[in-house]
Amino acid sequence: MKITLKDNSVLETEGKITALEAAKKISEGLAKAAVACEVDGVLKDLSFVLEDDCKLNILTLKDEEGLKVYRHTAAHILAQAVKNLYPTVKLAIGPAISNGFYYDFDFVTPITIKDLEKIEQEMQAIIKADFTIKAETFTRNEAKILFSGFDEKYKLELLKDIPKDQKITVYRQGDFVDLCRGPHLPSTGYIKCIKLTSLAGAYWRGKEGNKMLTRIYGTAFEKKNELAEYLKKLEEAKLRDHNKLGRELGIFMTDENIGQGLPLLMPKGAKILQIIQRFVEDEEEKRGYLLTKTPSMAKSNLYKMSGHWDHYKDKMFILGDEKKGEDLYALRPMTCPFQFTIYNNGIKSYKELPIRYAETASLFRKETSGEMHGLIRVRQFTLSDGHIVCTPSQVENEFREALDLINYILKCLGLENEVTYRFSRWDPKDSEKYIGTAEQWETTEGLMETILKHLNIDYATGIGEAAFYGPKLDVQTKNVHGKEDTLITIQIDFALAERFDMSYVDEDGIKKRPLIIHRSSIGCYERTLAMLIEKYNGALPLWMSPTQVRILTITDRAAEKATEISTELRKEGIRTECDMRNEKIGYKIREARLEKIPYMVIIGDSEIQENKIAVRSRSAGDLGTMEYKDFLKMIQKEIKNKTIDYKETIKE
RNA sequence: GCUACUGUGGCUCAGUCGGUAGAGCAGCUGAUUCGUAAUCAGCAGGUCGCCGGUUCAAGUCCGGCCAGUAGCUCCA
Repeated sequence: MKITLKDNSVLETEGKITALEAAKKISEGLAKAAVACEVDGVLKDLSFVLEDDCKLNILTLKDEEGLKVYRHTAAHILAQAVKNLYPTVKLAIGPAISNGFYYDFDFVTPITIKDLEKIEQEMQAIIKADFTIKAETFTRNEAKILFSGFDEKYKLELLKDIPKDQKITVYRQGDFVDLCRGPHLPSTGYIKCIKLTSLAGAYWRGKEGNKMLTRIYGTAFEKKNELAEYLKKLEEAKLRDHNKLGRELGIFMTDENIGQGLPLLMPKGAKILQIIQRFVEDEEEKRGYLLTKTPSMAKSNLYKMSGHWDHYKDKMFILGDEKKGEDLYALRPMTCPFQFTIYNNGIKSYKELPIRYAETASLFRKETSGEMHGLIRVRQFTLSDGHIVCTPSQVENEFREALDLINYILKCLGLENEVTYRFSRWDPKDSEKYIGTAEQWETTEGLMETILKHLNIDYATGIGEAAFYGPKLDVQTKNVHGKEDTLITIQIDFALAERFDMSYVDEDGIKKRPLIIHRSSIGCYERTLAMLIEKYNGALPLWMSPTQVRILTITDRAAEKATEISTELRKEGIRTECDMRNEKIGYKIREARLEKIPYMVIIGDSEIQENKIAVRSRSAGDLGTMEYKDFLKMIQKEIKNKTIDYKETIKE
């Protein structure tokens, strides 16, 4: 039998051999480090018996897949520990995730965070006992009998979804048995270092209507110092959290009397948003967008026409008293129907298309209470919204241009490496959530897929992530806790044009239905600001810093010169302030640093005498003294530098 | 909305077994005019998130609500 290894070398053996034995033949060291293997690209246990010629890749903890197997086994140990301590618990599922693992349980009486310690101790005991982990194969019916015996209702439900004739693997360690695809480590003693990190609720199978189970999160590493490092990283990430940092820096605040999901942008935060908004709106104008300004509310009729009343009503703030015979109004959750109404004012010729409308719009969405988070998820937000009405032949180019604008802006913000793309499709199994027919969805998704292919971008696919009126290309980011959110989106809409009876007269004189691209150039400003705070740890690039220069005086004798310089800088459009308090220079510097002010200009007797300024930068520290005009030139260059060549963001 | 946790001066936190609230920073006042991450002194500031209950007595115990955090669901 010929076994082809990772490096393409061939190991020849006589007769059957397990993967672990094969590893031993390669090297004792590899066999010691081995945790699982891939046979012809399929993950297997080390006990897997190789019978024919195959490709074999022995996995260790250095391999991502190997580490996943390790953590998956840790999840089973967690389940065993919980089962030992709480025999009445019912097991759900327990996979490895990016930074660790979790297991979902249905407890008869709920546990608290304090119980985790006890569970962790029990896990240590299981590790110490070093139970052999054995895979057994059953038919579905045999498995059903087994898990009925344990009264594991969730396992039985999982079994129902497995095809009848498929072989089912069951893993056994000590007296603990779990339904599992595997693979697993050879024994529980392989686990060196575990830690339970948190406790949370999670719906069975991720469906809101289902029972909420208790999810225990944990992580496992090979070495203690790796775990310590991981925990330290988590702590550091918390310090970058925009929700903490943004409040500390005076960017935003919330107040219980104002309400949940309604952040107040303080002077600094408002300034940053103004700077970015001006930049975005100017860029949109350059690219042929027409500005609109439409109301924040409308009568229910509009939303009935758009489909929001049927598909989005529970997320809208509704105003008016129906009982008094008043018309109901609703604060808008989206800008689309308003801009469509503008489009419909007058007959449009094909010659006018594409028409690109843009608006910086305040939107209102009644998110449920637990969904709000800092500036990332709020109930009122500002979206750089816009709609491109175009002919079918224009749609590809318009889509491409819309994406180019997005990428240009991300590049200017320095977020271009923080994002991934997601093609968000509908879920045909959940068709009630959407408008339009299956054919329309297939056609539009096909069109979008073709465009994405031509753009040659890498993207993931999200089933059931589409808007109710069409598929989306979402630009996704992760916050400091690793949670993914949509930052920006482009959508192709086949449905609303019909609902609003939008049309254009084509060259043949016939009225035709346009296609609509819903798009944003920077997404929701509040969310983007949150990402910027986290990315830059609060020290935003010079061009968007609310204060760019702070002038610090050493004594009162420097006040006049400080005022003079700040006036000069402000004339040049540099956002400048003075700190002329009677405090020591070290104290003033310390404060400016904590506030992450990009440049400090320090004026004392010697600067007055030499007619120079002493400069200190946030990033490089003391820059020594220089001429005022050189300083101005330096920072003007840095401010201008935000715009980088963006053509490379789409692979040709 | 669901699960778990949290809520004490502007901020960070202490407050034991239920006996009536304390520190540092920030603020104010005064002194100090100082050279690259905290000058010194004094003063002031709190219905302990809100409402109700238990108790002779509640920051502390119990219930409800509000707000915040993590996760689930949802989403820009």
